[in-house]
Amino acid sequence: MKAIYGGIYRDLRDKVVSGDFPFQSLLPSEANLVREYGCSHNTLRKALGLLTDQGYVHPIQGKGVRVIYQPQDKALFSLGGIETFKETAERNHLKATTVVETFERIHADERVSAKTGFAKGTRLWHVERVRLLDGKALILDRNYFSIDLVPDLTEEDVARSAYEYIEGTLGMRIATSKRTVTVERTTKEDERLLDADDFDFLAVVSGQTFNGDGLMFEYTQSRHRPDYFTFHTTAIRGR
Amino acid sequence: MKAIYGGIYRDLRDKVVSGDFPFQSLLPSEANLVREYGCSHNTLRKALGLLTDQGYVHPIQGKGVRVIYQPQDKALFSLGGIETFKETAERNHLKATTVVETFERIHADERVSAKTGFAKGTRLWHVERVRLLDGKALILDRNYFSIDLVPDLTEEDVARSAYEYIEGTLGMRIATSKRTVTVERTTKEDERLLDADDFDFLAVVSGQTFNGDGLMFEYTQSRHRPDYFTFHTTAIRGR
DNA sequence: GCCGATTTGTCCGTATGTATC
DNA sequence: CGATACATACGGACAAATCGG
Repeated sequence: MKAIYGGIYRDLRDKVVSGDFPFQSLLPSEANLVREYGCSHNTLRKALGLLTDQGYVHPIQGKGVRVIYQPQDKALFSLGGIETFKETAERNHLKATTVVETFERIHADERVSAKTGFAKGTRLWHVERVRLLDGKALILDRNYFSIDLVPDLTEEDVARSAYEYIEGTLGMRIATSKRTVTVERTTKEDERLLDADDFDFLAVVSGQTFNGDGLMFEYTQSRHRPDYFTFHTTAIRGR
Repeated sequence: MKAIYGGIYRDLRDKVVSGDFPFQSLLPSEANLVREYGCSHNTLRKALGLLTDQGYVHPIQGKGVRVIYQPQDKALFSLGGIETFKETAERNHLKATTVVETFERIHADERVSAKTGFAKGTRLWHVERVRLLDGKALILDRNYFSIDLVPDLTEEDVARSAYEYIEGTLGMRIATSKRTVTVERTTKEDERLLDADDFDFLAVVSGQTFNGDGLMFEYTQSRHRPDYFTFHTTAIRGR
């Protein structure tokens, strides 16, 4: 991103994270920041809007912009944004392996359509993968990819990283995603595929992913052993 | 909110939700919408930005703004935004009751400080409440409120709705919140206070809430029986 | 493959409203 | 009440991506 507001956003964010602007303190005023960065009012406000959305600061009319970021916000195993399995593993210095259990073409029937949101009859790749961290089978990933949008997916691609293929080779940008977190009882198949130990419940993250054209290209369900699971998010009331 | 962009946002949102603008279709162009609403380019863009952030639409440069909302997105028991227990119960037509188990003043010691993010020594209200839906004890809420920011909290207030007191009587606006979702084993106390049945795991939502001045005034931990729990969120990559 | 029309994205300058102190 | 700070809105300009001829 070479946009001006993006640069200002990153600069301010770094100063917040580094403690340059401490927790609960006020940022310099918009007017001062405009002078400092030599940009327009609107551009600076766009950067501040990003900082607000990401949970770093909170603006108070007539008063200032308060820092609400704390160092402990750095999560060990965050899933709030859109992060791939590989990215997560690398960030936590864990050795990640993937085993492909299922890789097949299907057509969305009534049941699949209702679950995934794909129209009935859509041609889909159905993929099931077990994710191992340091040798332990902790996550079961079920995916449905639109064949129209992700035509030449191979078993090798999904074994490495489906997103790497989609974003890299295919050049498709991944954009918005919607996710739902629930807690579900371990099924027979979970027990068969995962090192469930005595965990009889799993954290389940499911949802849809949209590409740069706003078209839904993936439904995903990710079943996690509870002891390795955390989900982060920040919300803003109103807006 | 009497702002122009807010009205446009709500109007467009309603048309999306009602299916007036169907899933995966393109919105009228910005130029057309500007004409229709008789507002400026920037104002309309602000409304579109809100729709994007809330997961209703996705803009594609040079092409249009695509609708990515589906009716099934209406969640039964959503917790993605900042919603109070009462609001949630009412939306689902459930009879909600609250039992106050603990209501006391404490000072944040090392342990509490590390857990909540309040500075050590901060004076806090410590509140524990059991939430019943249709007579079943399903949720255990633990809260720490800053006494400095919420001075005259009473046991009656928390029995009804702490937020109603804070927002209503105190006139304090609730703004940003950060939440973390984990899955934890049921403790002895959980079993004592909740109708846990044979659920030996709970969905746990914890986090901090900031008021309109950007000051942290609450740490909350909410322990839910899995069968009554869903957490929603939408994320945008980059930005 | 290029060009022009369309559409969204970024940026600027300015003016006015509203809340805080 | 005035000064300060954020919030909203307008209008204009150009950049970048998409699409069709």
